Amino acid sequence: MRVLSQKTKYALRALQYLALRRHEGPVLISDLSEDEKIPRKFLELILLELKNNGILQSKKGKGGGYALRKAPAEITLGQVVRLFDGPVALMPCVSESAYAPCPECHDEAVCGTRFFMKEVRDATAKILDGTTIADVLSRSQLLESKRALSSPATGYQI
Amino acid sequence: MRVLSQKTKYALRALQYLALRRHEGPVLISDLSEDEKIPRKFLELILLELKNNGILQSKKGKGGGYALRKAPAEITLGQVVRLFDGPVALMPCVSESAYAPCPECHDEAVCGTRFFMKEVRDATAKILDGTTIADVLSRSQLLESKRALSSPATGYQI
DNA sequence: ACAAACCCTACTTAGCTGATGGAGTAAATT
DNA sequence: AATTTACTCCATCAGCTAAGTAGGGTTTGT
Repeated sequence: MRVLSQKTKYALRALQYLALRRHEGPVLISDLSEDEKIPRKFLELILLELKNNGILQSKKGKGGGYALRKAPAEITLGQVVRLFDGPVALMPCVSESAYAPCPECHDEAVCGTRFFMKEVRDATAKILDGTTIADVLSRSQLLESKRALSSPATGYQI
Repeated sequence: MRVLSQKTKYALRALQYLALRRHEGPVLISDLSEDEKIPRKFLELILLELKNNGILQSKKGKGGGYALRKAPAEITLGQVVRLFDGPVALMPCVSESAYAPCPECHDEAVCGTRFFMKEVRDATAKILDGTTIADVLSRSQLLESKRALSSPATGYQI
């Protein structure tokens, strides 16, 4: 199927970055761009779209920059994915956020394919809408601490 | 995200069509094309690809046509989707059929995003690889019989 | 030989993705 | 008020893919 777009992947990285620094005041686009290796102008578009959708806030001029508007635990993967990659469903006729009938389906109530595609959509949405940026960060920490235990030489040991 | 391609949707329709007629000898491309409203030349490409992947068989010349090579219960949605739309995973780093590392991920064992994208992949693959053309057809019949019960005027009542 | 029917290669068109460039606007500092 | 710092907006571009079209070529049955 199709893979997540670069925009979505960059957006997720940017959100994690901002979440980690959310008590340090506004973050500059250029800092984020350099640290995360995201093309500067492309990143601008992404942050702007996140702002226009209420996920980020920005401040212009000296001392300005970007910051989270919502708490990391209130930003779901589903929101971000839908914003940049559109509906989660594999067929428009099973989409909740962007329903559209299939052009040649004479009766979708009876379509067997639709039934299973709806199961896929529901399973996917359950995960994406049930996982937040906070979950992603804590999962990363958990994975790091586990790895530190199994190979103590890395210097991450607790 | 991305929706299933027309090719995949046409392929699924064609397979159901062939499954329903699997005891009636080879089916002509032109019959399938007309009955299912699939552009003739486009359908040729699709059937050919299904044949080259061992799902269909064909016979040339007069009296020829297409037929299933495998039983309907041995053709999964996952096979068809992967054939025409590529891997099921949302990121290459969680794909089983087409693994590739993410270019800028310094350590994927510790990537929180990857963890949840793998959950999505597994949930999706479980459904798509666990559902066959036979399942789709019997689900259609079940839905039809249910609808007939609730609205007897349609003429489908059992 | 002839016609039926699948096989193969190439092409076209439109739309999207990822990215870039440059001018505009707002805020803080001097 | 001028200057600097940063975000904002608009326009453009190259490359790619999906969907479909075109036109022969090859095989088979009668």
